[in-house]
Amino acid sequence: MKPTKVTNSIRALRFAHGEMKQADLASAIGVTRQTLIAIEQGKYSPSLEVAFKIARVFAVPLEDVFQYPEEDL
Amino acid sequence: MKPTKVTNSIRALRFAHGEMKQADLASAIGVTRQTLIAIEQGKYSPSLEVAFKIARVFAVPLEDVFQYPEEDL
DNA sequence: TCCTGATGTCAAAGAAACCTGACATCGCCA
DNA sequence: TGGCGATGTCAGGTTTCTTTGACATCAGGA
Repeated sequence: MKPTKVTNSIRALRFAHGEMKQADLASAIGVTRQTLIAIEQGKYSPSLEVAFKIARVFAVPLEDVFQYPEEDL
Repeated sequence: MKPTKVTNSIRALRFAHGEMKQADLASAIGVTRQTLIAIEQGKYSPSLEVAFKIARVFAVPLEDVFQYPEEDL
């Protein structure tokens, strides 16, 4: 798979949200634990729907969860 | 394919950006014309990377381009 | 009229995201 | 020591997104 350029702050947000476990977040947004791990580690960038759901769980704007680098394109 | 819950304002943004053509926007963000048409029409929601690229072309926050409904999840 | 540009549609194939299920490591604590 | 919870990994499949290529419609201008 293609190494994604998108970075994220999921891990920090999880801890800031009461030591929320990966499994809890995963089921909260409706994906599997493995999928969440992959996203959190930047293995690939999620779909827009999943991205929105994560932001909503933490009640922050999407750009607070995912960052896209300035350059390229 | 699954009807996406995500809506977008791409068409309006295109016109607000000097009557920008679909083909021009497509090549600007690095996808094909057909892909842009499908996204613009809400046939499916794009990847997070593509979403970010579109927002960057129009120089607006991602949430100004794509909207996710309140309810569900 | 005929041509061209902009938009849209369809099918088939490939790539990326997501799933299931199994297993492995690490830290903690009874 | 032995078990358990949290995290991470891998293989293999399914679904969704994206591409390629061909074609269809419509409006406007030469």
